[in-house]
Amino acid sequence: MFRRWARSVPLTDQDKQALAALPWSRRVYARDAYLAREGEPTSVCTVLLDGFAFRQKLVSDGSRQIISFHIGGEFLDLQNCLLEVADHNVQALNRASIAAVHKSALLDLMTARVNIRRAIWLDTLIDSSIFREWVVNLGRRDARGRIAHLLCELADRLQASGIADGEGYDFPITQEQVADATGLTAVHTNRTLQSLRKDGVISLSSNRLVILDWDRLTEIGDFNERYLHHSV
Amino acid sequence: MFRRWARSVPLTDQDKQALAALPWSRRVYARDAYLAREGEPTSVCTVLLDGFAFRQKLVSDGSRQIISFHIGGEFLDLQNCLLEVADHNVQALNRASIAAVHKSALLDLMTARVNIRRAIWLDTLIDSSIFREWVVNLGRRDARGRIAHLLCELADRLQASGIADGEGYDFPITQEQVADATGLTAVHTNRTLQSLRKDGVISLSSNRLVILDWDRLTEIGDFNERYLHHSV
DNA sequence: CGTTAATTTGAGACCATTCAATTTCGGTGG
DNA sequence: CCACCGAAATTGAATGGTCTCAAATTAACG
Repeated sequence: MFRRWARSVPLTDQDKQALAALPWSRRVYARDAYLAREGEPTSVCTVLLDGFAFRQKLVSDGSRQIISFHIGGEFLDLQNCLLEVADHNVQALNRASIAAVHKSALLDLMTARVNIRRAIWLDTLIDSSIFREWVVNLGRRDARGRIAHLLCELADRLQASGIADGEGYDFPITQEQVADATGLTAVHTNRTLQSLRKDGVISLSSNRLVILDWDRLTEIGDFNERYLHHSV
Repeated sequence: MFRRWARSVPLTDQDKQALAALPWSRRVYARDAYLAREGEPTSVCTVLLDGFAFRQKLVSDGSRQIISFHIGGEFLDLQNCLLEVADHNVQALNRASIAAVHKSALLDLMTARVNIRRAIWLDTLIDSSIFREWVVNLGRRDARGRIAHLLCELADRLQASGIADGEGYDFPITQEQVADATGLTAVHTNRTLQSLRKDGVISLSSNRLVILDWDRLTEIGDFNERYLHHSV
C-alpha cells in the first residue's frame, strides 16, 4: 500500500508509523465469505493484505454484477469512513487475509495528517475513475473487448503492485466471475476466452494468466491505462 | 449545494461564507460545449449553477458512453483536486452556467475547514456510489430496466435538489443521450420508451418527463434509492 | 416558414442468451 | 497412489434481445 501511495503522495516515516500504529485487527476469510453486506451499517475500513476480493451487487432477478476486483495492498471500503450504510457487498475471492480498523480512528488520523488524508482521498478518487471505465466497458464494448479490457486492467494493476512474478499472473478468478464482471453469461465468456486463446493473444488455464500479445490485447480491449492514474 | 450538503454535514455560516469567498469565476456554456477534455491537465473545480451537464468517454470505434448526468448545484469534477490529468470529458447538455475555482484554493479551504473537507469528500464518495450503480445497470438489466432505472435516478435527484416543479420534470436529455448513457442504440431506446409509454408508466415528450406510475417504474428499473445516500 | 435536429418506423442480421448435457479439473479420502 | 466427487470449464442447438441500415415523420428553432 505504501508503495502504491508513494507514487503520488510523499508519505513520511512518521506518516507510515502513525498509520501502522492504528488499532488494526487482522482476520482471514474463506473463499466467497462476505466481508460486508449491502444495507448493513458501516463500522470499519479494511485493507486487503493477501489474496483477492471483489465488490458486487445483486439485482432483483437474482443475478450478480461484480463492480470491482481487489488485490493485496488495496483498501476495500474507504467509503465507509463517511457513508453510514453499505451500498454493496464485498466478498473474498479466494482465501484472503485482511486488516480492519474502526473508521473513526482512520478519520482522526486523516484530520491529524495531511499526507494520509490526501493519499486516502486519492485512493477513493482512483476507485471512482475505475468505476467510470467499467461503465464504458459494459456500455460500449462487445464481449471480446470487455474481457480483453478486464484482463489488461488486472494485469496492469498486478504489475504495478509488484504482485506479478515474471511469466504471467496468478489468476484465481473463475469464468463465471469474469462473466459477472463483464455483464456476460458464463457460457459466452467461455467461448470468448477460447477465441482469445485461439488467436494467440492470451493463455489462461489453471488459475494462471499469460498475456502472449500485450499490444493486441490492449487493441482488442481499447485499453488506455490513463484511468488508473498510476502517476497521479 | 448547501441544501444538499446540509443533509449530512453540518456546515456553519462561517463555512458557507468561506466557501462563497473563494475566487470563483462564472461562465456560461452553450449546448454540447466541452467543459473539460480527457487527457488535459486539470486546473479548476466546477460547480454547475444552472442547466444540465454530463460526463462521457469516447471509445476507439467512435461511440460515446455517458457516465453521469449532473444537475444544478452539483460539482462536476472534484476529482481534479488530486488528479493531474482528466480521464474523461465533461459537456454541457443544454445552456449551462457554472462557477469555477482553482483547485488549490479549494484544497486550502479543505485544509482549513473540517466540515467542508468532509462535505467535499462525501460528494465524491456518493459520485462513486452512483458509478457503481451504473455498472450494475449496464451489466445486469435489460433495455426497459436500464431506462427505467435511469429515469428513477434522475427524478429522485431532481426531486431531492428541489429543481422539480410539481407535475413532472424538466427533461432536456435527448433519446440519443439516453441511449449513450444506457449502452443502447438510439433506435432501441426509442422503442423501449414507447413501450414504457404504452404501459402507462411514464409520459415523455417535449423535454418534459411525467412519471405516471412511480411504483411500477421502480419495479421495472429495480430501483432502490439507497445508493444515492440522501441521508448519508 | 424553412431548415436542421430529433423522433419514429420497418425489416433483416447478428451477437449473446438460454437450457442441457458433457468433459475436464482440483481436491479429498480410502 | 488411485478412485471419487463437486466445481469449473466446455460444447451444441435453438431462441431472442438488440443492432444495423435506411427512410419517413415530427418537432424545435431562428
